[in-house]
Amino acid sequence: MGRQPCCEKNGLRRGPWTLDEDHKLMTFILNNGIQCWRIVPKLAGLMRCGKSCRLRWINYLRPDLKRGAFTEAEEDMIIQLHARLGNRWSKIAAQFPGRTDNEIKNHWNTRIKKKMKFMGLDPRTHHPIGQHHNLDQTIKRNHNGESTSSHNMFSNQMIKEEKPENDQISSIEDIGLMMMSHNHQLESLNPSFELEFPQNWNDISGLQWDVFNDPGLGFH
DNA sequence: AAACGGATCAACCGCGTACTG
DNA sequence: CCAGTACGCGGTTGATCCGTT
Repeated sequence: MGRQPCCEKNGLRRGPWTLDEDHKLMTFILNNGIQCWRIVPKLAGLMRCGKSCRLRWINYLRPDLKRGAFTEAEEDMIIQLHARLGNRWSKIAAQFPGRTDNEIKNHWNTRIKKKMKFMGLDPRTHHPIGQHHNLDQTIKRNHNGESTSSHNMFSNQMIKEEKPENDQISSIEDIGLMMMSHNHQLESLNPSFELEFPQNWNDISGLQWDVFNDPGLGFH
């Protein structure tokens, strides 16, 4: 025979933890440490399964947890680690004392992915969105002698390729493409220009594509 | 003030691996 | 070595919050 079953599923509580449950689990672990999660709820007087207790401790109750928003430096590091490791959240979290894999995973899915799309980057590959087919076509079509830098050739061609039928901005990807084009145009006018991102989708949704192709307009 | 929709995040689910007898 | 289970991980869900209409 192998190990004993994890827990009796019948009669166990599920859903959000109460203050009382948190207190019981916290007190028990601080006094006894963690040997076996299966027996923790029994000894701590909790109607939860060991798995649930483990998750609650790791993600919420651990005293060494660092709470609060992620800093710019942390976000940059997450992006770099994700480029190397992929979705191995526990490996990534190991580089951030006080942060949990769940926290980093949530932050990635809700914020960083969007930020990368704003920057015109594919969050899965970390490469520019649509790079391959657009670059190939760009190189062919610019044999007519236009004097543009390679990244302007790239972004301007993307705008032509990706512009929607109704001219209306309708997705994060749309914004990413336009931001790239707009950024490159402003850079060419003013080398010290730094791209800023809009704070809110509502700041920009519903705008027309042509607004972003006017280099005289500052964005945000 | 109410309804709605999007964002956030805690918690659950299911699977692969490690472990035990 | 095998069967059966605990553990850990990544993906997903759903409750709640918050801003907008």
